[in-house]
Amino acid sequence: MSPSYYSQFPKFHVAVDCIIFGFEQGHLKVLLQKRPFEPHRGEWSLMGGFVKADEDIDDAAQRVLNQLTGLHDIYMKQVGAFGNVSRDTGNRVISVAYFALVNIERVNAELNHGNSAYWEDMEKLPPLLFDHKEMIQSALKKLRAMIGHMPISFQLLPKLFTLTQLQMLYEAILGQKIDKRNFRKRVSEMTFIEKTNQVDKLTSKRGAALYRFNVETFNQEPIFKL
Amino acid sequence: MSPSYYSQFPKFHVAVDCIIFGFEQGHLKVLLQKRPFEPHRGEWSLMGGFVKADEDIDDAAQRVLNQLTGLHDIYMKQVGAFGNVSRDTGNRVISVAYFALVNIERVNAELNHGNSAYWEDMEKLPPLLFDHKEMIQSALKKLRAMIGHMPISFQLLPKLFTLTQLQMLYEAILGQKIDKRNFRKRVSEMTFIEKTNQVDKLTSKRGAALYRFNVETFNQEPIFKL
DNA sequence: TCAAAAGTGTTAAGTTTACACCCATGA
DNA sequence: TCATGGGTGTAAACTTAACACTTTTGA
Repeated sequence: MSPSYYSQFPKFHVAVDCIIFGFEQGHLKVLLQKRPFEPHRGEWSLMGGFVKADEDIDDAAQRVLNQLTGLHDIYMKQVGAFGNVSRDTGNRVISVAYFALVNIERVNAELNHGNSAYWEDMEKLPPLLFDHKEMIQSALKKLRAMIGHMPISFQLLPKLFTLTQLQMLYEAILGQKIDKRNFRKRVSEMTFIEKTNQVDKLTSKRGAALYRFNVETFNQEPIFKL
Repeated sequence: MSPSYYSQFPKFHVAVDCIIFGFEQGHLKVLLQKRPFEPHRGEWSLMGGFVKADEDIDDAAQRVLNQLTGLHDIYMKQVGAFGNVSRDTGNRVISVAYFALVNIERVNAELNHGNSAYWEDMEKLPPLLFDHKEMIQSALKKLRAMIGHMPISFQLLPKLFTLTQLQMLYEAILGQKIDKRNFRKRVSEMTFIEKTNQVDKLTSKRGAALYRFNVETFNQEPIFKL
């Protein structure tokens, strides 16, 4: 081993930035933070953190997510590395963006507020620090490309959900209306989206059947098309 | 500006690794290098390089590509950041992988050999350093997802090409056979894939019509479906 | 004259889209 | 009783997939 060849090269701060998506009342949300340190203290930004010396970058993303939400073992997908020289005006930082999909009800609201973090509507994002808006757009693009093939969107919903909720979620992510009958037809072809005998009466007088995503059934026939 | 908050955090070597795809005689190839420095000198690896202090990571990828091929201004797509603690056994290095598609005829073979780099068949890759095989697999996956929607595959071919060559290219990238008539029907719907009046007689006695990708026509109607 | 690659259309199957009314219930 | 959201099926348009023979020409 000769690390001396490496040592002639410069080193960089490496950070992770987390795009944490949630879904509430028909709207796709992102968890944004009022930056708690200089430079740019108080401006809206993604929640980020520097990678530690003995930490995988994927683990750093999990750690940051956990700090902000209290959640563990959440599926996170890397969006990519952002490494322009002047992207961070404080100092050079190369940042790797990750996104996660979480159920807002399960996140620890006190942790959020302790970090000055709030759920903001994707349709009216405030101005954001550095290239954070670009990171969010890339994450959304990746998410859109994925939701049709992988059952990840369920992470955004409660365990039990109505088909109207599920449809609104897809509409919010894709940014377009979906035909109700076509959507429900496709859902009914997926046996791992199970109807329960419970009913939600919060949004209608008649009540809507509650459904559940069954992981075991999905593992037996992991074919997902929405 | 207060960079002092940042300075408490560790710094890392950041590298770029380039997956350079080529296409020759019906086979998808990658440019691999016998590593010219320790540790692991002489083992097969991707061509990489450390990011410089005042260099965007995208530019670092272009620089490395240029060093190895002599080519400029080649479209490169980021594959992602690879940042496990122990991925590089020499020292911790966080690496960002990029892929490029090049026409083998246009790369400078002397530069290749000066860098101990050779075109290796994607179907029989040698054992590779670190996580480089994983990088190649991710790059191929991304490439497969892209070639149906973007006319990037033409980068791999000479300016003039036959439809058989184009089809073999798609088959090599996708790893599956394509029906000739269906393929040619789809090609004929894309007016920016133009038939020239030139003929290639290298692979058949009858001769095959040579085609060209017309950028201007594509820009007018940038709808690509293969 | 024949081997080898180029070139050429049609049909069936499957997928996607468009579309409108009745149901159950609480206020 | 009526306003509100829940629930349901069919037909046309479009896309994809399967399939086999003729042409040209140099050796």
